[in-house]
Amino acid sequence: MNIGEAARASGVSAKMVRYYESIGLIRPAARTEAGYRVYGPDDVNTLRFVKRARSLGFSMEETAELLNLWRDKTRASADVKAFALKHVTDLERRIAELQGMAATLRHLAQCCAGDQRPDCPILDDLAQANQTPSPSPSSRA
Amino acid sequence: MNIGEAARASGVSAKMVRYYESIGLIRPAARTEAGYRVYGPDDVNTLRFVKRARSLGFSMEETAELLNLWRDKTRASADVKAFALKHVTDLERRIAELQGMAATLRHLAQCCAGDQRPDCPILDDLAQANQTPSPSPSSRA
DNA sequence: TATGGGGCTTCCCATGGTGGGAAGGTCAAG
DNA sequence: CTTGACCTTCCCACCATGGGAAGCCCCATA
Repeated sequence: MNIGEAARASGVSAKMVRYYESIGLIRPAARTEAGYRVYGPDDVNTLRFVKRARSLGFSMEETAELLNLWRDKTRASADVKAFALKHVTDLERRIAELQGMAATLRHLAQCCAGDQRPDCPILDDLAQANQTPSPSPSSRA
Repeated sequence: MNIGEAARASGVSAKMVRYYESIGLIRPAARTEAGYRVYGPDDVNTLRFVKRARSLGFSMEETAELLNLWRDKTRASADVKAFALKHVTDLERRIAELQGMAATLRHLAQCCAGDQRPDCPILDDLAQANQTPSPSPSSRA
């Protein structure tokens, strides 16, 4: 199987397949005499694994760790579970962060008349620190 | 005010202040004869504005847009509000994405015994496609 | 057998933001 | 005048991903 076919079969772009190989995430593919990379069904599976892990928000580094766990047939499922739950915690932190932003913005938007007048509490908040009423054009400096 | 002071006063690193200038997000600072950048209180305000916008998840491009709105004393608050709410929608999309990941992982983790045995539905899911039991070392190819 | 088109190879560049650091000029205090 | 802190520019790195160029390879069809 050529890299293109493997890419189509796995949903990972050929570009990324090469990249994953270059950073050592996946093992170097075998080559034809002409230098073409050759893939087998197991390689495609690995790529799919990577793709799925990425789509669940794992970083490259974490994905590598998951690959190690996957390949280590003697791992304890507890290790995998802990790893997954650590990531969930991570995701929750990021979610909370975004939710904080959204809440703030929603609040500000609610305070904004949203009409033709220029006065806007949203901008006022962004400028928070004593944004002078309209004095000088010195911010043009 | 030197760049270092402006950085401390605004909470934006000197490095980023120069970067913001270089990409045209903020206007080039005045210079001393020796070439040192000079900032005034209004510039610090602008930097704070940028910092706040960034902390609310606006991209550089969006932040530039907000700066334009801010500087345009004739803008309609409706425009600002719409802009903010568009961003909220964006944040909500990202939140939903992360929540989907977290939900999937929580579900998988729940299905995982989490003991000393190697069997793990989490890895099984990542490998989903007929991950062969233990047949060939061909993925080593 | 020649040719064309599509696939492969490597290599470089860009993104978005941020930080690190080197090499050299400047300024203020002692 | 020296020293140390600060400034300047410039390059490099990260994390993933995509774009594209230059050149080689393979296959099918004429």
